[in-house]
Amino acid sequence: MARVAGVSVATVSRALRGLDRVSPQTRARVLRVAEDLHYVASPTATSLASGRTRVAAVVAPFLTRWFFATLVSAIEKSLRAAGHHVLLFDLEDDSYDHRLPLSQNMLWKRVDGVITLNIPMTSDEIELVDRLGLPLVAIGSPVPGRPCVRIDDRAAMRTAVEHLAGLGHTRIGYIGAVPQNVAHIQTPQDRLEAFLATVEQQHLTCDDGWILGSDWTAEAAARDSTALLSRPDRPTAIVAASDEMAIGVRESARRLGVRVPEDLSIIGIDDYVLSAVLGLTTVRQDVAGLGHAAAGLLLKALLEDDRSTEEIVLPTELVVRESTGRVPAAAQPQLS
Amino acid sequence: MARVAGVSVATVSRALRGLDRVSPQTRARVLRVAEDLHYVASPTATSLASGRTRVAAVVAPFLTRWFFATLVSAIEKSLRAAGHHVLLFDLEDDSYDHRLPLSQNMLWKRVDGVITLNIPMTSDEIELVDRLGLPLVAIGSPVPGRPCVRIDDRAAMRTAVEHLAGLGHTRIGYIGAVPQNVAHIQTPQDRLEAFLATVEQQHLTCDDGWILGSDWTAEAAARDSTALLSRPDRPTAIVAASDEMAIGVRESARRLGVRVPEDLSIIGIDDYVLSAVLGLTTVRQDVAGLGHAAAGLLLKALLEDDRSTEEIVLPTELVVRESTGRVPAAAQPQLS
DNA sequence: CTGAAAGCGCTTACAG
DNA sequence: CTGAAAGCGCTTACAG
Repeated sequence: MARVAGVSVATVSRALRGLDRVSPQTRARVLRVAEDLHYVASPTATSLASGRTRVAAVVAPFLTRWFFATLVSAIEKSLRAAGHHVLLFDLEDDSYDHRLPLSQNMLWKRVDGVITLNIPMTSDEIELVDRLGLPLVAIGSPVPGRPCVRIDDRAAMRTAVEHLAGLGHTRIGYIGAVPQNVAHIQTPQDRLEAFLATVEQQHLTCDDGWILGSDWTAEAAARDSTALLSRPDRPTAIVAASDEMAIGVRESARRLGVRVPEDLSIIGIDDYVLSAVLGLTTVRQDVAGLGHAAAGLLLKALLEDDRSTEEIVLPTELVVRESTGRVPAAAQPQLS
Repeated sequence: MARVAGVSVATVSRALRGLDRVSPQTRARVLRVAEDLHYVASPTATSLASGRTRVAAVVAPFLTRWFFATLVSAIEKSLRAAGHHVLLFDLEDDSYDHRLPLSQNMLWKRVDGVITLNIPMTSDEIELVDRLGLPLVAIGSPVPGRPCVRIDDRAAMRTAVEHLAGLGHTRIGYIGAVPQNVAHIQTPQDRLEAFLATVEQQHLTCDDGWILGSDWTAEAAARDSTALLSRPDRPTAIVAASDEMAIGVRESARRLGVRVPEDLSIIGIDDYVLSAVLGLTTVRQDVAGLGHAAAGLLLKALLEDDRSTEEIVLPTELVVRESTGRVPAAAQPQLS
């Protein structure tokens, strides 16, 4: 390449990367030759010489769920627009309550930075990333001393419960209590705590038996909610900690002949891809926005060496559709 | 590292990679020192010296849809189990009818091979991959001269139509006709052609107006099917080319008061993640299986230099749930 | 503005 | 079985 252009490899390197100290004519010639030869600098040699790979690790607890796929898609686009690439890690393991650990082999000299998607890091993993000197941005579950992008899970849940209270509901059930397999994740904890706090603050009723565990899939939610919905003294509204579970509950109601929203109101959180078409009331979060924000933070650390501990909290928004309505007359509190 | 272990770098390299010609004692010492020092060979230096990166590019037309996320997840796990990593490319572009092209910058000296997920390659892209000498495995949309993993889309569609015919349906509509934005993809073509062929062969009726286009989302399918379902002379069954569209049609029916399956049968293809809980009859494909098979094929090319043009066709399976039933009595053909 | 040279951290013949 | 040396293809001071 240098030989064809009649210059040194150093000049080729400078010309192609747009550095100073190259004459316009020389640069033009180098660029033309590069074009003719389909020349692209070897990223592996560049990485070895420069110490930077222009690759970021994106680490997900699993990928097949909409929330994570949407994050990854947004991150990939943001990073690639800035000339970076995504090395993807799906840490899902065979058993539900265990994920693969982040290892040095995944990161060392392979990536310049890391974005974690709702991954509660172990102390070993934090120490590893520290030792490797890698910038890291967390989405969702925060990592101490690192920038984080998230929504306010408590506020989102409060919005959901208050929406139901505003419709006159006083007897409210909950699905999505912290299950085994996500006991280490922050979101389920926060949402349940905020639910209970809001119920108490608004003087609503939620019996112990109305709080259901679930593995956060629609399928499990349908199964796990059947017993509760069959009871004559069931609540008049259900809050699902995610839209996928809300869809499961709605389906369970349909099978039992419980009309939504006439007999039962259901609200979720997320604004899942199918929520609009299914008419599900929800508290929307901008999942792609979380991804773009996280990518932006990582790029700032990478390109500007900005090691701030910034926290970005994206807003959520109540979206009222057809799965919630006024409390059934028969269930209204008696005026005394 | 070599200094601490008291051997040459060549010996370290051989010991760590498990090559011959290293004495057991030396190997043990090297391994112990490596452990102590958290030593992991720099993949960038290894790649430069060896010419192999142990990274595969996974190229998707978009990522947020369940089908693609499931494929990526399966591929990532298979490849990582074999010591390889995944560089992910989401080719979705701003406009629906256009995707980003595969470029030399994405592949050259960056990956050892490529897996395409339902990507119809342009001749430029095929030439690029040829020029770079990269093995490639296609999922879905085949690439000439390359191994491919797919289902038999025509057979799957035939199964769906025959299921309806077996229930007595003779008036059958279709949603998922090849839309602008996927005109270059094989699957929609194959499914529609097989639908029409089976309808003719089984002497069924499908008016021109019963074949609906759609962008293959539930939302669009709900919207696009409303007019047809409102007509008094509507078909008694709808075949959706994907489960996501089937869900949209089912929702559209619900809003119109058309009962499923009493008034209208609906069948999809895929066995989407929500299909079971929603009780949707479908023709299942093993999406994760496609991903694992493709990863296996690529690894064979990478590790054993096996450049066969093998084609793997995975079976599909009718899964009867609650969205299909016998043709309504009023719509049964008159016995004459 | 340009080039010669060292160096990034490995692998791979080649000697021994 | 082990080591010295060249080479992978760049970037980066250092001279000029």
